[in-house]
Amino acid sequence: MTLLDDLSAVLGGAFAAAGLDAAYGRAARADRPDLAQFQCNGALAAAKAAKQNPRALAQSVIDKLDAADIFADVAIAGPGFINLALRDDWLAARLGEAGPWARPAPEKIVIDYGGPNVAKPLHVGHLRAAIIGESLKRIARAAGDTVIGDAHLGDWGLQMGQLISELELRQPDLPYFDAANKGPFPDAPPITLGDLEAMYPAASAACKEDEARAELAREATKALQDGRPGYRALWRHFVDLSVAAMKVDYADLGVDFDLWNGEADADPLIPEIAEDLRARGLLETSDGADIIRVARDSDKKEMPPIIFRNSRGAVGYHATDVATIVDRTRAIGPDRMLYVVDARQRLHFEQVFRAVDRAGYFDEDKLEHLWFGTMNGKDGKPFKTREGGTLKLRDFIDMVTEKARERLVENGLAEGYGEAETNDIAQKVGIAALKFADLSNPRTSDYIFDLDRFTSFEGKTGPYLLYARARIRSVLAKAAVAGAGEAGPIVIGVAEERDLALALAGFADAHRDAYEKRLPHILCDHAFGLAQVFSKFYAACRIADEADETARASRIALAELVAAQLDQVFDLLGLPAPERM
RNA sequence: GGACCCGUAGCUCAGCUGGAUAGAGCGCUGCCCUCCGAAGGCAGAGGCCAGAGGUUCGAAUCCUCUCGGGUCCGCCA
Repeated sequence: MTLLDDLSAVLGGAFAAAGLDAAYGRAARADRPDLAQFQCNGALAAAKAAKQNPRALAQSVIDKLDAADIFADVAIAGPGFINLALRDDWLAARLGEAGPWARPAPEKIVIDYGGPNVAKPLHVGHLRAAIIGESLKRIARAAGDTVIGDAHLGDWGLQMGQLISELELRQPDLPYFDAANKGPFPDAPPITLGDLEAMYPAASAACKEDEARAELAREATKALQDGRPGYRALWRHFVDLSVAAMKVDYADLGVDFDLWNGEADADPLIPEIAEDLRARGLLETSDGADIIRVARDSDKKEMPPIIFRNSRGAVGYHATDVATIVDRTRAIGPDRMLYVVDARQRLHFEQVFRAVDRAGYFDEDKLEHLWFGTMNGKDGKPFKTREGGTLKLRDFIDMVTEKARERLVENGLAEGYGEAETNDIAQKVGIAALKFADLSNPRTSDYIFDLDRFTSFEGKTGPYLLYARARIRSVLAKAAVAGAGEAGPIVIGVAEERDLALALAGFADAHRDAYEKRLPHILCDHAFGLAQVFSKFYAACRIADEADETARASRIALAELVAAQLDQVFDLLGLPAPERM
């Protein structure tokens, strides 16, 4: 139970005792911190429904409220708000159990948040899915869910045919291109990762310009999917080369997948799914392609059918996404599947979800497309580097790390740490800066990628949080060395201590809110608010060298709780944290 | 053309299941290290919440329309 849950339950009891729906007792943080800590607006809503005077109704609820041990102050204000303030002792006693929210009925969930394409290096456009998905995975796990993260590579579409045909044009004598050759083929790849990454844009451009070239790619795609041994062997090399490089970048970002499956892994299921759909009349042939109709009478918009197999028999990502859902259902048996993919895929996922629901493979209510806005530059157009290209994730990580190192040197800290630790700190600060900058914006709406913002270390940033944590650790370490005593019972004396306690007590609510709305930025706000309140507390109160023993023990306890909670939130957000910086 | 997303401080954005004086960071002005870490703290200026109607005791929040920006709309993914 979160703090707001508990307060709502108490207030709900009073509403019920007054003959009203307990749901009106919902408590919330006060909009006016100068007037109250918490508020309940239920009397206004209840009065409207019952056509009664809201203030009188609020009074009748308060009369039933039996919670003198919880509230120090209960008052009616304005048109009928119930304003509340907690007793300091009740609040202090509660802090010991300020852990994350526990979901009453945990589920098994698959979250799909990678989607990188084979042969294309990760770039900043992959940041959002990776960072948001990783955080949502951790948030759900902390709530009690069993969560399986899948990278879900783009490894089965036309781009594979483009690559294979490109290499065939460049090096036709390789054994992979002899249609009669059934293998075995060499274990070592015929090209390097660099070759592969250079081939992709060349092949893509060539197919765009030249219809005959595009036809080669389509033929190669079909042959690959039909199982031509040389193509399959080559495809395996391409995937292995790419995945090895991706794993390094994802690891540096602190992003970790349980599964490295791809579209191709679901491919073997496609014939039987097609047969099943065909037998039940769900798969139709139209203009030579096999389609599944997903339109509904209630639709206000055009809902085009899924192209399950195109007119030349190759499958695209609609079919592999349907097959992947079937595959996961069999292999994992999840209650729910989440997709962290950008907003441009909204129609696609709606089609796929409808199709699997129609086929009875999976309930569409348990499939969620957690979309995020397209990433633009400061000019509002799709982000490009100054040279007009995409910014590779690798280069971006290096850039942010370098900024962090500069800042360490500026502050005169670098020489105190030694080279290895300086490098480690710079990397962690840089990663935390870029991840927090991304996560602290909500998922939805278009997204402006601003390098200055990502490399800023002041204000509402990752480094601000890391700094707060490092400072607390430092103070606690000094207190320990000085024999300043141990943590003791929390005694709230001044406003800064009370504000800090209230912030700490809000963790489970923030976690729950972030979980239910699938919005990590709510936890970012919580962490920032906590760090901010701690900084005010730190500026106002002595801790390790406080003369009064009771206050000192209490403040050490508060500081320890803040440090521990920051660690918990960092874990939920996937932020790295150096011990000192 | 249709559907969807969006328009809040100079900038980037919170707040949107209706409630009290619309918040944060950056930027700007001015303060605070003989005192546990100044990547910090304090104070200040800065808003017809795109516009117009409507519902309501009450609208940034709900409904309608207009204007402006973005995305998507059967064989690429």
